Formats: sequence, C-alpha cells, structure tokens
Amino acid sequence: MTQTEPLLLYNTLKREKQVFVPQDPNHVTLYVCGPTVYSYAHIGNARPPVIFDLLYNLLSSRYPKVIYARNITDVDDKINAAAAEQKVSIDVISKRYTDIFHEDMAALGIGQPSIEPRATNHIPQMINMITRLITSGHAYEAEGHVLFSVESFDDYGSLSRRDVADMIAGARIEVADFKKHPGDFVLWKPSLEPQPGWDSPWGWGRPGWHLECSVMSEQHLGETIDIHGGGQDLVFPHHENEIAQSVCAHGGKIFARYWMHNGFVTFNKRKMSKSLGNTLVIHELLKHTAGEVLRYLLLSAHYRQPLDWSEQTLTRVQRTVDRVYGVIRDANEKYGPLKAAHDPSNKFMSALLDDLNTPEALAELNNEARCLANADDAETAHAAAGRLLAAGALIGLFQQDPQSWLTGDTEGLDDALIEQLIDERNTSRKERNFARADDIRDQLQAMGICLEDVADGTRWRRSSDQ
RNA sequence: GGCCAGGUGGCAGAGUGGUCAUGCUGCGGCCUGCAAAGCCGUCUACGCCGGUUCGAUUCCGACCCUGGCCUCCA
Repeated sequence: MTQTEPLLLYNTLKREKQVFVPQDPNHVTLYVCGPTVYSYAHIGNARPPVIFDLLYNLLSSRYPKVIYARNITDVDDKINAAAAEQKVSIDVISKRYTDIFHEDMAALGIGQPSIEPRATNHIPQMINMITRLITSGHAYEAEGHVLFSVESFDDYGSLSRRDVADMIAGARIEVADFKKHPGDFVLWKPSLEPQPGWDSPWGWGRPGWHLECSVMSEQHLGETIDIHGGGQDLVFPHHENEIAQSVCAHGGKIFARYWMHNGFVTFNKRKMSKSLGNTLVIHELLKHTAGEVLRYLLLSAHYRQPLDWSEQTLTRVQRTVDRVYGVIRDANEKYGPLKAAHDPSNKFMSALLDDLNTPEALAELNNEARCLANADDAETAHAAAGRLLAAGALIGLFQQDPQSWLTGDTEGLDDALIEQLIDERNTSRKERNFARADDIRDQLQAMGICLEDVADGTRWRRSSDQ
C-alpha cells in the first residue's frame, strides 16, 4: 500500500517539495557532509546524522540498494590548530574525535553509513580534479594557490540564490589580491612546515575545504548523485562551491538532483555554535540522558525548522519516552511478548513520506501507544503493538527492553536494598501499618525510585525527573 | 544592505479554507489503604491591519517582530 505513495522531499534547488524519483531505482545515492574531527560534537551536529539516518532507513524500505556516504573531514586548519595547541600530531586529534563521534552516534541509535570516506585518503584524486579544472579553464594558479574561477561557471549562485556581482558589494572580508574575482575560492593552498601537506604540481600544500566532497562523492557515488544533505549553513558557500567544482569537472553534468538542508538547534533562540560558545556537547549530555531521549528530541521538530533547546525540553521528552515504554511493558506483561508488524501504519508512513514530517509521525506513534494502553483483548493489543514497534523500528525508537529501560538507568542504586525496602513495605501493608509503608515509599522516592503496586506485587522504576 | 526562513493554546510542536494534531504541565474524574502508572474529561490557539470568500489560523497585500546565511560553522 504505502509503496505506491510517493516520497516528497523539499529540494533547496527549487525551494519546494518534489516527488523523489531516483535516477536509478536499483542504485540510490545519498551523500551527507560529515564532521570535521577537531573536537567534541555538540547536539546540533547530531541533527543531520539523525535525520539522514532516518531518510536512509526510509529509502532502504523502498529501494533495493541505497548507498549512503557520510564523510570525515580530517584535514582542516582547525585540526591543525588543535594539534598545535595540544602538541600532538593531527592524526592523534582526528583519530580521537572520530572515535568519540562514532560512540556518540551509536548512542543516538544512528547506524553506520554505507561508506565513510576520509579526506586524507583522497589527496591524489583531489589533485586530479584540480588538474581537470585547470585544463578546462575553470581554475587558475596564483602565488602557489589554485583558485576556482566563479566567473567561469554561469550557474554559480543558483543553489543559494546569490548574484556573483552582489558578492563584491557584500564582501566583509579582505580579499586576497591574487584572486581574479573576490568570490573565487581555494582548491589548493601552500603549506608551511608544521602544517600537513602533500606534493602536488603546484608545490607542497593541502586542499581547500570544499574539494573533498566533490571528489569523494564522485569516486564513491558517481558523477551525479540523487540526494545531497547537510546543515542550512552549508548552502553557501560550501554546497555552492561543491556544485561549481563537480559540474565543471564533469562537463556540465548535474551534481546532485535533490538538495536537503536541516535547520539549526538553537539555544535561547540563537543558533548553537562553537563560536557563540553556547554548545551542548553530546558526550556530556549522554552522561545523564539516554541517547534514545536525545534522538526523540531531535526528531520532535520538523527537520527544516529550528529546534530550540532547553532543560524543560529534555525532561518533557524523557517523560514521553518513559510513558511509551511503560505502556509497552504493561502490555508485554498482560499479553505476552509483543512483536513488530511487517509495516507501520499507513498514517505513520504517510507522515514520513511527506518530507520527513517526524512530528506528525511521532504523533501517530503516540496514538498507537494510547491504542495499545486501551486494548482490552490480546488481538487488539498485538495489532497495536505491532504497528507501534514497526514504526519505532523505522524511526529508531522503542526497540529496547521496556523493563530495563524503566529500571536500567539507576547507577549508584543498590537493587538488593530496593527489594528489601519493598518487602518491608509490603509487610507493613499487610499489617495495615500504612504510615510505615508510606514512609518507605517516601524514602525510595527520595532515591529516585517510583513504586507501582500491581495485581501480583510491587514493581519499581526510576523516576522520570532528572 | 542582499538573500532566506518563521511568528499556533501555559510550554513544545504539526496541520488545515468550514469536525480531532500530538506531547508536557495544570485542573476534574476513574482506579488505589494512600499512591504511582494508565485511562477519560478539561483549559476563549493560530503576530497586527486590510482584501478575496457564504466562511480564513489556513489564500493575497501591507505592517510589526524574531532568527539564519552573506566569514569557519550541522
């Protein structure tokens, strides 16, 4: 049923939702700009990986083969600066933060992309592309640099809707005098001794920062890719420059057919960014918040909208996720082990197929949770749970054991002590010593433990409040 | 200055030309020894001003406000 419904994606190129039609349904290609590994990733950095992980899941449910490439930028001046500051080699920096990035992404339930190419593994290919661009008249050498000539490419500015002429007027930085046009950007630049470098026809140097994505997508996905994604701040200049490089290197062939850009995570309505110093590092957040809660939170707003962060948001999502897990646990106990159905509900799928409308999809998921809680026979319960768990599987939520979810995150708690107190309370209850029983409940409450008296005894869970 | 988003109920956040988003919170109820969990009910929502329309939060225009990009940035 759902297979016949089209997938709509908002294409930044056209500024409208379009029906997604792959150039080859048997080989769908997706490229997403990955991290520059020079420090910890903040929660805003996790938004594209979560969104495109979901898109990858969705595409994989409809097409037999989807290749998803997400690069690692491991040559960059910020890495050089971090290495210099910490007096270690750049490899140490990029290895350390690549590993941490992987840990963080795994905690958020993000699967590995099909390919994770690294810039430093593609230097010869970069040199090759630069050579092609020079030969075809789109790039020129000047004072040890190689620059892309924006005036050589008529469509320059089409993605970001910018006029090349405006760029001169609006230029806020000092323009290097060897540039033919202020908008020309670096493909290759000379390196000085502490900086990393490679031999090239233009001397010892390193690549400019836009080149790697053009080169790696060409090598791993081909000259024309289906979908290219990233944050809205990459539209200009990064993606604009990628288009210029790739289209000119490929004799005018279209580079990416659909461009998708996510909005920012904001903090007090301001963009979260390292330069503003208002970032929340994922690695820190994970110390007291489950990755699944962060994932739900990141999906709770539509991907193109800003997502404002606050402590209240975190608490709210924690409670929502706890509630759904509680419903699943109760149904599990009542109706036996519940299993995911083959497919989520049509409403859920329709929401996702409409440009990844995750808030609507989550609303539907919550409706199914309520449906499950209201079920009063096994058949209804299994049907509701099947839809709920299938939806969760696609979107990357509610796949953990509900019992361990509700009791699990209790570091520093002594299970034996909890059980002992519960026994003592139940003894008091039998003796109708309710004052004593309530004291014990309060004592456990203070420990962050919430008691629930059910038909066959007393069970406990950690409190939803942090 | 140029370009681009957005202003929805106590809060978060979808959506629609004329019935319901959903979540969190508050309030009332069911249940409970009391609770918790869950369920049910509930709280004059659509920035401002005009226009189109039988009817606009939804379409059109003006205005106000917020944020983003134009420099590294997810």
